[in-house]
Order: sequence, then C-alpha cells, then structure tokens
Amino acid sequence: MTNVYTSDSVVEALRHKGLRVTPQRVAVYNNLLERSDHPTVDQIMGDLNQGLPISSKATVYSTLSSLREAGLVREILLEEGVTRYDSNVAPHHHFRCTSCKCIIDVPWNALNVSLAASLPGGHAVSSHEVTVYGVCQSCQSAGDSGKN
Amino acid sequence: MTNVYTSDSVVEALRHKGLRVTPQRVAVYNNLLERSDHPTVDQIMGDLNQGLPISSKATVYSTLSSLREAGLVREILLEEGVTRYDSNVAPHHHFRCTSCKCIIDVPWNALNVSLAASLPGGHAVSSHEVTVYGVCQSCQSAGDSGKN
DNA sequence: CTTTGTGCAAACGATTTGCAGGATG
DNA sequence: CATCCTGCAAATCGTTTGCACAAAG
Repeated sequence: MTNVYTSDSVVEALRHKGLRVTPQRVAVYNNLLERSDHPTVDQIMGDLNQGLPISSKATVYSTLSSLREAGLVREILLEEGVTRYDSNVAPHHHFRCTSCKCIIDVPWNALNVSLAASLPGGHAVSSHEVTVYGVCQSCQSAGDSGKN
Repeated sequence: MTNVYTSDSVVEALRHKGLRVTPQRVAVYNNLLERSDHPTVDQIMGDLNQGLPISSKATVYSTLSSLREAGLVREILLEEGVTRYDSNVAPHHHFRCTSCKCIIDVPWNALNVSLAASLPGGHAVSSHEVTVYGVCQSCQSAGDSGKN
C-alpha cells in the first residue's frame, strides 16, 4: 500500500511533539495515517500484528493516548462501547452510514453552519461539528443489504 | 420538583407503544422526563433508589433499552465509557461545556445548517445533528474553575 | 393463565493499571 | 545512565446475560 506518509515524517512529528520515538509508536501512527476509515484499537492491533507481532494491546492504548495528548490524533465516539481513532485532526464533519455503519469524513467546507458567538442561554461557543446520517455511496449501489 | 409530566401521561405513553406498564418503567421514564441533563444509568439508579429501592440496575438497563426501541428515549454518546439518555426525541443539537462537561440541549432552530441532499462522494443524507463546544453560562459566571 | 418483566449474580468486553525488564535520548 | 516505554497479567467498570420468581394483561 503506497502512501504519502513516509516513516520519516512520522518520526519527525513524534519528535516535534516531544514524544520518544519507538517502533510501536511509529507503527501505530503510521497505520492511522494510512487509512481513511476510523479504526478501533482492535482493528489497529490486527493490522500491526499480521506478520510478526509489533505491539501489545496495552501499548497500542497507551500510544494512542500519548498521540491524543500530543494533538496528533483524535477520538471519535459515534457508537456504543468502542472508541475509534482519527489521524485527521483538522476540523471536519462526519458522515455515518445507517446501513453499513461506516464513518466517512466530510470536508469542513461541504457544510455551512450559521453559528452565533453565543447560544440561547448565553453559552459561549468555541467550536462545532456536524454528524450527518444517511446511506453511503457503496451501500446505495450495493442495493442496501447492509453489507458493503 | 413540580413537573408537567403526570404519571398518567407516562403510563399512557408506555401503553401506547405496546409496552407493559410496570412501576420500574414508569419511574425510569418519568425520571428521564423530569430532568433536562442527560443522565447515565448510574445517575438514574441513584435518583430512583434514594429512599426505598425501586429498581435494580439490570432492570434500568433493560427498561432503557425497551424505551429506546419504542422511540421514547435516545442515547447520547459524547463521552468515553458511558452512555447517556435523553427523553427529548425531537430533533435538536447539543452543547458540550468543555469546562464542567455538562451537556445542554440546543433547540433545532437555534442553528442553521445548509445541507445538500447528497454529500461529495454521493452519500445520501437523511438527517444531521450538530455538537457545539464551548463554555456554558454557569461556568462563565463561576469564573471558570471547572466546577459549576 | 400465558406472557413478559424483575432481581441477582455471573459473564463479558473494552480500557486501565502495576510492575519488572528493555529501549531511548 | 536516568527516564520513559513495553509487555503481560490482573484489576476495573459499564453493560449484558441466564435463570427462577413475580407481576401484567
């Protein structure tokens, strides 16, 4: 799988954030950068340890936690019981397919939200995010069986 | 706490949805209707069993699950590890205070989202929901200490 | 009386934690 | 070489499940 993110840039990003560079961290972050879905810890684990084991699950958790604190990664909570991770930390929205349950990034400028500086009740607004629900392209062409 | 929801209307709602009317269900649903925060199962439990025990935790879970299937209640996932419940099933947005972590309902018409029938990629849109982040009124006046 | 709900305790599954040995800067 | 990370297993914690008894229609 060719990708635009070289290990070098990953190493640099980690170092830049003051994180120690370890093979596990590089592998996890790199994996997250390569994929556009929003994997769970188990999916990442499965990916990393296909051949020889690269990392334990506890380490993946701790790595993701470090990456999150460093602002390289964010958590996505759209489904009960599991936390998903996203290496796209730029502001964007999410589309959730009600059929196959996949989560797709929606570019920030694809939606236009009018938001006053404060809401009724006087709550000060600092940011926002839209979750859009519907049926994704693949499910539509697949005829809707819930598989994609 | 005076409230506009009489037990009668709760009973009626349950019956209307074809759910058997039990004291536990009435208590749980009623509790959810009375409060405007978005409680977790533990909070509901604590509320119900202040005096004499009304319901076991397993029953609260099963009740909430029935209420959700009946469309009387919805789940809210905005925080890791816990599911919150909302008796407001009409479309609305949510405000999340980054200081005290409270969740406040935002009326549907307080925000204006321009949404095409389909997104880039051809995904068909059926609904959407905005999560707004910021500092709530009480935290602002409290001077920001994280308490409210 | 038949069906469905409740309570309790055990089972689960995702995430965290403690600690000894190993790698990083 | 001091510090931080990794791996493993045990510990947590929210949620689910199995089953016997009780309540609802």
